[in-house]
Amino acid sequence: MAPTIKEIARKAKVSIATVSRALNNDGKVTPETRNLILKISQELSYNPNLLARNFAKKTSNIIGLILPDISDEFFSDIIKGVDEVTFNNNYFTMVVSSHRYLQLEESLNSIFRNSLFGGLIVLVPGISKELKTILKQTKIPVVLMSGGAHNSEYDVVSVDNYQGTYDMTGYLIKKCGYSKIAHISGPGDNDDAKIRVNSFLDACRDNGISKTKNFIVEGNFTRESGFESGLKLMNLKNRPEVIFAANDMMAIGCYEAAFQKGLTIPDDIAVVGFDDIFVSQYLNPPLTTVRAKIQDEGKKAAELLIKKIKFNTSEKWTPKKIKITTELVIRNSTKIMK
Amino acid sequence: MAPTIKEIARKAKVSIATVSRALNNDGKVTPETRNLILKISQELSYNPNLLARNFAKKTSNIIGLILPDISDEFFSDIIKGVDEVTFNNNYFTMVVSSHRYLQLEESLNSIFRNSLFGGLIVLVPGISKELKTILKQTKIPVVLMSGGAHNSEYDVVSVDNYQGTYDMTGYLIKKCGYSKIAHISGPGDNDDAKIRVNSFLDACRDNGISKTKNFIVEGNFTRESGFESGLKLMNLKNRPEVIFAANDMMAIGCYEAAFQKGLTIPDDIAVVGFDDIFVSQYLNPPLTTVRAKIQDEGKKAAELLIKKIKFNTSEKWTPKKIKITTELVIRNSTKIMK
DNA sequence: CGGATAACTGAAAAAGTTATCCGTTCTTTT
DNA sequence: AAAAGAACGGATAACTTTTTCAGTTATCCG
Repeated sequence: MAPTIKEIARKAKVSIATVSRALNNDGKVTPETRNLILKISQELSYNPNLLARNFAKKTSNIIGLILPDISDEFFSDIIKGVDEVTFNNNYFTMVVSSHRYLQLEESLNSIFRNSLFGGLIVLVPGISKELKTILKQTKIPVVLMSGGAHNSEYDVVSVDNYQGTYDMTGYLIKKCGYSKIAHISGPGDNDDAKIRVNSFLDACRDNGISKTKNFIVEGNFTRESGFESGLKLMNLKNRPEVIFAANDMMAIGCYEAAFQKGLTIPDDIAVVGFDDIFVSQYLNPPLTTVRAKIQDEGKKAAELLIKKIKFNTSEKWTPKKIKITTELVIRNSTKIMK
Repeated sequence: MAPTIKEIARKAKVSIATVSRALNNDGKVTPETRNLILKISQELSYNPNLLARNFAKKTSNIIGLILPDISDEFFSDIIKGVDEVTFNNNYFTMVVSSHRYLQLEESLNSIFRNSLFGGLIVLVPGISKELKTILKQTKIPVVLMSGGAHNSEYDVVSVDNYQGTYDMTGYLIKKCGYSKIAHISGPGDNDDAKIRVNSFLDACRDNGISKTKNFIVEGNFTRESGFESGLKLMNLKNRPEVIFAANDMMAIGCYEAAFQKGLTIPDDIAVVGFDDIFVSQYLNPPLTTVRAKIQDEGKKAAELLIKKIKFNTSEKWTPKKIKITTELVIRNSTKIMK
């Protein structure tokens, strides 16, 4: 049977309280007893029963990371970033995929109540009313990942959607010389998507491209929707010169649409994306895109959460906002026209 | 404060024991009391305290999945498969990446001892002596993912490395007509890699290709090693016609090597891989490879583990071996020569 | 050196749930 | 109708650790 602090206490001839204190660098324990206890626990190769510890502390060293889908490469990068930080701080990361639930909010409710987690990082498309209610009720520290909510009472980490989109759009118009420019957006209820659309429109306007309205098609971040939206745009009699897909996955869909239409990229039509996922560099041609340091996003979120967890509860915590900067990655799916 | 069974007991005027039983469909409780209890717990929107439950049960509903790296796409597919099954059985999946530890065995030791997990799925390169010791000591149900150990006392799930490699090699020789055929293997201490080498050699022999010895180069499953090994092979005066990389990542490395050498695939040199990861279909040219249904592997492992956890401990459990079948995916990185 | 204070340690409670043991009530059988 | 057995439910221990409270010992200062 696995050794417990009781056993160590017996061998060291001290109380279990002292053992607990020694093991946690907690209260005041004389170095001698501390060392003795440490030595004995080494000999017994003692490992604390985490279930008991968490139960006694009424919290846990498990950080929940709530994502819509686990296997998307975009999300794996988040996971990796989060995990790196939590691991170094003696926390475990548990990824919970919420996509099988009908409602994110529904799943969050049970997650928040089962008291398994010491803290949560939740990727949300937007801040719904229900979400607000849930967040108000809970006492578990939470960090959100969301494009929106940047002037809210929540702790939020996100990619700098506005800047990234603005830069890319400017590049396409000013550097490349495109003027017929289309955007395939993410779903309308997604804050990141909305910001990208706004930024796209702002950048068009600021660069003297006006009638772009009919050049915005709504997708849903999937390859399939990128394919369909791409096809729709390519079938226009007044075809755009370049398609700016709101993420790389939809850009891949556009590649397939172009292939089906017999159009070559970038000569007949240029395509750019957002994210810079692994596959993008290997596409034919390699995809010009906005690199979001997704892993950094995960790291920052985890760091913020841990800081929040450890925060002295007597004072008032002021919500933090963190934006992850982006950079343009110019490859061969665009060309200089002039 | 979150409601507890105590509160429900008070409201229902029964003991907490009855509440526990009713909530767990456990002992005998009359439908009326059961329904009453269920109704009240609904009203209070009660959620059991998982920490307390797990602690009391001296086990947990958390399944640990130990992987060398989280973000590799290959592993994400495993995660997805595992998670799907565990989720449907009311378990949580916690992915623990062991790669930052110096020794897998070392990390396993603490994982096995901290009693956080109700069961474990461990991806191991091979069955080391230390691993055997650890597995002997523990009482936590374990399922291994490993190419080897198929005639052992362990529960093992793996891809059918032998069949997949044999089929592909046969295809290259018989269907395509290649006779100068090279293999970039995985690391020498990896059981999957070893089996693939053996199968490759067997298939060469069975198909009348003899002196292939100098056409085997050892890699380590990374893109970089694929690049270097590929370059090495391409620099031979008697260059192979086709390179069979032991996984897709190394095949990508070969693509890069070919590009650097100015060789076109498949005309100057053909390349094939193993795994069929997401990016493979988008490579230029699309990669011919062996598809391993990685997600299935995860599913099967999880199903087996849950079966083992629920197994009536009075009888003796007989270890199960599961092999995931593979299929050839023919794309354009190979050609028919005849 | 006495008293105040700090440093350390022990005893016991507490956490929420399950498991065990036992008693009561209901049903069936003779 | 009485005995046997099944069905149900209550009381309480148990799980391991942390935490609180109180007590004891050591240290410092006047």
